Amino acid sequence: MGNVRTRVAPSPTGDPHVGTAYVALVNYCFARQCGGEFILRIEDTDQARSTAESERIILQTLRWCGLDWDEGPDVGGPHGPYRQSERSEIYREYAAKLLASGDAFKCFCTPARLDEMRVAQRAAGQPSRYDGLCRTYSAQEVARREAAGESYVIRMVVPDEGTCVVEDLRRGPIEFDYKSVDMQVLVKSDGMPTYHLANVVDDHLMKITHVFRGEEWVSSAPKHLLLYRYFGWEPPKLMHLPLLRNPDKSKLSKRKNPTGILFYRAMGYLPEALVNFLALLANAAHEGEDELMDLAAIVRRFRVEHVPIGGPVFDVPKLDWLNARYIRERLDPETFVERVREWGASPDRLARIATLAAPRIERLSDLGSLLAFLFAGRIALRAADFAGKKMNEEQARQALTLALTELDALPVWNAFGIQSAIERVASSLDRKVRDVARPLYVAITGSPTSIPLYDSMELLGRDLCRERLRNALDVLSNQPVPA
RNA sequence: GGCGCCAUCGUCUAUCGGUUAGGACACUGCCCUUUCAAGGCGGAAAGACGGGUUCGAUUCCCGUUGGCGCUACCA
Repeated sequence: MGNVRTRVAPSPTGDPHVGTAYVALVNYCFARQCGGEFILRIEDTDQARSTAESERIILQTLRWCGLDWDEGPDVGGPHGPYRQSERSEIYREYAAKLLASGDAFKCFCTPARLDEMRVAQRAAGQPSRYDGLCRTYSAQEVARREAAGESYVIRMVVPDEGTCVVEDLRRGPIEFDYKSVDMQVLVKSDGMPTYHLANVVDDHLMKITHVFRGEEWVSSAPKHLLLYRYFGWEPPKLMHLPLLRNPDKSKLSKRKNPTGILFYRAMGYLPEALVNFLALLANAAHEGEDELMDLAAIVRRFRVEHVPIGGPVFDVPKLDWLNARYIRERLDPETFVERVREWGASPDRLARIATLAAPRIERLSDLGSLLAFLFAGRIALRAADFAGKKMNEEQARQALTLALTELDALPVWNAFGIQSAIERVASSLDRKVRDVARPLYVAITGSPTSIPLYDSMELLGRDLCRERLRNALDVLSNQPVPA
């Protein structure tokens, strides 16, 4: 085997997910154990959803986890650029090759036609798959449509017959009938490649030897293998990792649970504990082995063949236990203080809090009760506190629901944006801001009176605010319904 | 609907045909202790169902059921 190279390729379309850290960890462990390289690549081909802010946070949180990469958009490397949006020329070139070899074709079909086709296929009990209409066009016909300015995408050719065998390092061979594999779009009408083209081209050019990725990619593996074949390249070894689950076994999702790495950081989990916990979900401890282990140990004992294939529940109580062990067994008082400072008492944060709190206290001893909410995770709430002179509990519930949506849509989390979001909530409810503020104060700070709301929310961070808002809605909707 | 993946205590898992089915979290009893934690010692708790194969199946095969993923010009 040559030099082992693995990668993690997050899409900067939102807050970094613990699943991303899980996948990154596995790739990291394998590369480090083999003395190979671990690469970070940003998959930002979705121009509408990708943001620089998201990319920045992803890099920051993966570093916080202690997972450092040898090549990436920030550190460079011999196979860059490591941001797909900067590699358009490369993809264009390879798409042209496929077009020339007849392994891809231009497709002019409208979304309406495609939709109709899929509806019919489903009704007929057939797999959803492009019917190949545009493949039948002559070169002249294609040229005519192009000249007429019709927009098109480039699709890959998929055989109509035969089967594809995907060799998964852990699951063994997985068979797919080509009839059930769609002729995927490779290049969108905006000229950007889709994941399928970009990931194959990049993995090859970046000399990736092993790909550990989420299970959601299993069914598109045949397309990727086909592309490697069309290009005449040797595909990397593949292994699909299980998807982390909610307690109810559904895929871990933001709607049901906090999934952001930032949330766990804001809650005061230590990165070592989080990573250790994720490592246990990849390689469980043997009997008699201590489950508390540092990254070096995690790397040393990592075994591909021990990674489970069933989706494990992200069991927060166990994370709590591990985190508690790190706090009491691994932090001396000095380090403990340092961690507390990093978590919520940085000089900057304290200075900002001082500005907000000083005008509102009479004695320094008022600080404890005034600011406790800034140093807490979830807070205890009572439904009755949400109602004010202008709004009852039901109206408060509506306001909070709306606020949750508006706040989630904010691209950047700061007091200014939060203010505008809440003003939108007020106006869409035809209320004054001060009326909708009350339930928000209660949900966020635990009290109808506190230090300024928008700053408080910025200080608390998006994840904790979302959690408190959700918690508030829970409290409000679990009210006993009068008979 | 189609295609694919998966299936052991509540949760994470061990077992690679023969075990009293083991460990960890959570739960719980007792001990320790100025409280609470922590810690120590115990306890309860599992092979989805139905067929095969086999002297013998949690383990191998098939089916059912269930969960999950994909089914986009998102990744």
